[in-house]
Amino acid sequence: MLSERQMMILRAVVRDFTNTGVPVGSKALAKQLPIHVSSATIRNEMAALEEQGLIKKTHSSSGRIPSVEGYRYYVDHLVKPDPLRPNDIDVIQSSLGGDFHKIDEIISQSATILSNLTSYTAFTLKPELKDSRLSGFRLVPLGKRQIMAILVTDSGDVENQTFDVAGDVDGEQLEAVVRLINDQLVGLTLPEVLKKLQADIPVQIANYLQSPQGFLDIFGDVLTRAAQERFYVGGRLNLLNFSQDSDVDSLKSLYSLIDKTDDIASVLGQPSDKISVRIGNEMTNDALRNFSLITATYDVDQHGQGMIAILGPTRMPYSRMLGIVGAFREELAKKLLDYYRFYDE
Amino acid sequence: MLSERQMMILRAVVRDFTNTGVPVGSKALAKQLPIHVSSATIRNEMAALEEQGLIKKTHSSSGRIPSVEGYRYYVDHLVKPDPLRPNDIDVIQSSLGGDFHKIDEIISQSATILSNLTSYTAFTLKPELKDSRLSGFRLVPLGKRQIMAILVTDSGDVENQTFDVAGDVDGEQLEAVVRLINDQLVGLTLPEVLKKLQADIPVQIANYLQSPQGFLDIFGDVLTRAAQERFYVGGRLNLLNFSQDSDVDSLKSLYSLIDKTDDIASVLGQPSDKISVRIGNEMTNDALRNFSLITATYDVDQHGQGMIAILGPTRMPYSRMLGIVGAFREELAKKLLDYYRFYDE
DNA sequence: TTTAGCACTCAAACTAATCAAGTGCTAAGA
DNA sequence: TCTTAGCACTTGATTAGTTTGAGTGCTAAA
Repeated sequence: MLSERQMMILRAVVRDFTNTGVPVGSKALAKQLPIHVSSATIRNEMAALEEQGLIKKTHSSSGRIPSVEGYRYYVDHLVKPDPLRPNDIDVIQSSLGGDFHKIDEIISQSATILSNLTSYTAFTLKPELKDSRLSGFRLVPLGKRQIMAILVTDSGDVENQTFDVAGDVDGEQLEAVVRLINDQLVGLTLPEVLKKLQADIPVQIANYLQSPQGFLDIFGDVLTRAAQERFYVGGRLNLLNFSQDSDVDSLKSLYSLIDKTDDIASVLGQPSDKISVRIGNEMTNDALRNFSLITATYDVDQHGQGMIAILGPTRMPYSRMLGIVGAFREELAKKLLDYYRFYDE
Repeated sequence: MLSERQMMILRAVVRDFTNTGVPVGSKALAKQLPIHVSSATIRNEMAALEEQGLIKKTHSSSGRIPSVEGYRYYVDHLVKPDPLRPNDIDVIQSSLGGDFHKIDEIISQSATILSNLTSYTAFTLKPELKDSRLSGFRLVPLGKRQIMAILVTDSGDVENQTFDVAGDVDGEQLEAVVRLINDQLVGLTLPEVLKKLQADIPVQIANYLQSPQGFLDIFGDVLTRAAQERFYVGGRLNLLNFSQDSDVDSLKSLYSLIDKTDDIASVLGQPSDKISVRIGNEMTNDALRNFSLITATYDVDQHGQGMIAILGPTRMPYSRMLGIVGAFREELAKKLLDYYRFYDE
């Protein structure tokens, strides 16, 4: 249990340290705090806070920095999101204001905006229905030996892949295969499709194609890509900013983490309606030891739920970041509603 | 004009320095060289080499390192490409041995292989006919309001883009537009298409579509993407290895360079049949001051000419790198010939 | 032309000294 | 009981001074 004064001090320590990056001492606090107490008093309080594991020293006679638990307490009980700066509002308005022809452009642009506003790395995920279903499949002959496979889901995702085939393309065979897929698989959820693809479909396809394996590979490939959540990343290079001392190896593992869709998904975790902050080693991944992750969902009514996230150093100004994330999620939802309204009605 | 002995010394200096990274002194050379002379003699020769600007000191009493001119002389007159190590051959065989369904997979895989072999950053460009022509265009309706535009060139490049349209999709209008494009534009080179697109096409399209601008934007977009050379990059992260001292800013500008297709293209420069080495500030781009670039073309007979490249620190073991690039360009050409043979005949 | 010898230079590694910021603790005061 | 002035102490950072070792240029003799 913390006293009012202890909370005040903890808040000041976190704010000071996130702003300056320098351990904060009792004297500086005494000068800065709204109440009038001596540095000795503050020292006593700080000793108490340290006792509880909320702050710690970097060496025996240094000032204090927040521990992970201290940040946690701060984020849970003390922080108040900053309102957006006028400048931030301008940036959002002007970057999101234009016309877009695709959902993905809006989402990808959002990642860039978020990374610009924060100067950290940002992730965005477009709104997804919980289980999207296969709504269409096409095979489009392109040239002598080239075919494009296109797969569409009812949430509007499109995946496609071009491949070369040996031997002549037989239009009727293609037709038959497409009809088969559309008859048997459209309307199922993607995992269901995948299951069927391993069971009865190959047998049936064998009626139309001499060598169905190649085709099944392609189809499976496009299918798994469609089933995967697709994150956009903005401000990759910003990770370099806090790499100062940290070695090249950890940077490398960080980047490979970021570039693997599966890994990001597991790090970002399950969506929750609140804005969530995960701090340092609260994330199991070792490469993220010195980072914090702020995630938030956004709702686009019946069009599903999406996600935005910011990855920055543990030592980030949480109040400002929470303000940005909170405001942006709403701006984005609004923009998307407009978009859907325009194209759906 | 260099004497035999001076060449021998220059070669040894470059080899030593590229291997160890430490300035090389007269004593070490005296021990290492095949001829038997004292370190004092070597010192005299080195003074002569320095006189000619081929080597230089890092400070007044240090050993010597090659200057850009020294590397240049070495690469032009002294280096002999190393033969591949058995291990390298294995890597190439196993990574390039499998079956591929697309040219692009082979090319992109090649960038990865090259970066693995060298532990530098590698670029690959697929074989291109000098001026490829538009060979087909499709508009595929996907859902209620979604359309995919597909563009095919006679060199087998495929570009596509999905976009949303307001209002109902009218099948007949689409048909008409596609027919128009195919009638008027197929067979032209891409720059010609682009020119026509700005001149008479819009007028004609206005007959079929109420608001042609949206469509023209999309088509132009896909077109320019198809016209662009598309590089694959392997081993991006390897750039971090030589960043030790170099600051974050220059790293950032390096990465933004690498991620812009246009910029890479301009850096890689015009293809030449020989293997070309550009060293440090021989490239105008300032971010590349401490790097060298090895580029080579490969020919796939009537299927055109492609390019591979390696970007690493100026201080790279040129003999080994030249060996790898030389061998790999041939392996790749062979593999592609096989591929075309399989799908074309 | 080569080479032994020598004085000289400079970065790097190590040592010692000083500084500044901060702490804990004690004892006196409110 | 809480607050605070005072003081001894700790520690990382900075600075200056030393030492070491690799290397150089130059001279003079072979």
